[in-house]
Amino acid sequence: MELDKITDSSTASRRRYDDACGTAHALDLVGERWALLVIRELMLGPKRFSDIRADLPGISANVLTQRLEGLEASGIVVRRRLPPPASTQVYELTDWGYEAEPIIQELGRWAARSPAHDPSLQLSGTSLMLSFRTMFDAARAQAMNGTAGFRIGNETLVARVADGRLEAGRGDTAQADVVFTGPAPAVAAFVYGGVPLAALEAEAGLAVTGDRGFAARFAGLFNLPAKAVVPAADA
Amino acid sequence: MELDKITDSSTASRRRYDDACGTAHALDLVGERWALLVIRELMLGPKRFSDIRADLPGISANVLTQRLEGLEASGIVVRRRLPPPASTQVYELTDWGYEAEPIIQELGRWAARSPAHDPSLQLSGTSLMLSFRTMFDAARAQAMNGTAGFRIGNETLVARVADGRLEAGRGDTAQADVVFTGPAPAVAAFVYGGVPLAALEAEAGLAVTGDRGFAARFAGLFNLPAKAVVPAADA
DNA sequence: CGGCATCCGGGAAGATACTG
DNA sequence: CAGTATCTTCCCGGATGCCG
Repeated sequence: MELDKITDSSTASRRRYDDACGTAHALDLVGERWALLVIRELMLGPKRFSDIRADLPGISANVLTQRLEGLEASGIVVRRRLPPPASTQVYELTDWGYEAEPIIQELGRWAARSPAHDPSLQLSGTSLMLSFRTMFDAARAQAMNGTAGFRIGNETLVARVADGRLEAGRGDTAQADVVFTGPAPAVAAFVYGGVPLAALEAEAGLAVTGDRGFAARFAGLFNLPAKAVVPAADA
Repeated sequence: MELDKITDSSTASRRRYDDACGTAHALDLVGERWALLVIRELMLGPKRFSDIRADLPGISANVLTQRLEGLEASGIVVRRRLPPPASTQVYELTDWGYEAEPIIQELGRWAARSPAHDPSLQLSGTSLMLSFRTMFDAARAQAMNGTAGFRIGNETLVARVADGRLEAGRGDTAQADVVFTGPAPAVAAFVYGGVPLAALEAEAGLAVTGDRGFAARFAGLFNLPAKAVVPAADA
């Protein structure tokens, strides 16, 4: 039928918040399901379609396509073709897209206090690095220098501490003082959960090489906020 | 049929991100449509069902019911019955719920740079106060004291500047140095858009009483971030 | 195989009407 | 005023298939 024309020409897209508030507009841009997690996965640099998908367990290909199209149309993501040798396509955040990191950090910081948070689920290498950036306590890192390396799935990542600051992102683990190889949740259990390395090596498939003393001091730089106390739900 | 049992007992709720990342868990909590805007409307204090609904243009009653139920189950919102005289029911954020304000602020700060942002749409009084909190520039307020009052719809709000700090929330406009009466977007056009008061009084239904010099200095305390420069979408 | 387009089933959101 | 009931519409998720 030609009824579709009617909805087209009517006041506006019905699935949008017609609200001048910046928060509402942000939700117009990144409020759809998966959108912010796609941005999260691009936060450390460009990625291919399949790599994004591999790190977002549960997203289907068509939804990822739709999200990337939408984010590109909004000016948050650009699609680039790599130079001839590796002629594949990658997606990358625009400068403005990278500026969304504080949103991701505040969401994570707040949700870490949720009584329902389960830290044992799947975790991507990117998420781990971003959690380090979020939970880093600069005051504890004053007199500390060194680099931790991570081999998680196919990617290699580094977190470098120097001058009381932290740089966490992709990088070569060759120069690292300590290198963790294994699943990201195991690393998180060590850093945030205080689980001993020995236990994780025995049961969680984690391998650690290098300076284990530095590993312990590195873990001491981060801590999760306390759980929120919440009134009992009396249904 | 009894097929529903199968989906019930399967791995988990299908509509959730099974991801240990705090950001993903936050989206499990407040990622559904309207959820964050409901929280925003409660950010200045308890509200009744109908008042929330009135300030969220477009939300339907059943969706608001579902969101409030979900937020209550998550420990973000509590339902309270007011003391006998006014025996109505209100919804209020828990302490942890109030801690979500930085999320709302970062979303707003980021989206204000969006090329597609349209500040002429509907705006609630609550949104206006929260935008003041977000965009306040403490450095410019050093030697300034005073209170601006706002009468927007049914509610009265105040923004008080003192000691280089801003307090914006509900309050009595009786002591204010200047009082704005009219639609919130008109106030926003004055504060953020630099539109002259005379024009807004003539055309936007705004009424201003009191110290107009203070009004001008008050407006100077806030400014929107510059628009992001974004690559042209070459479809 | 990577990057989509297409079709389908289930479920969430939107609009309206109705009830205590 | 504070929701509930119902119906429609649209989005999400999964499977399949095309195309370079």
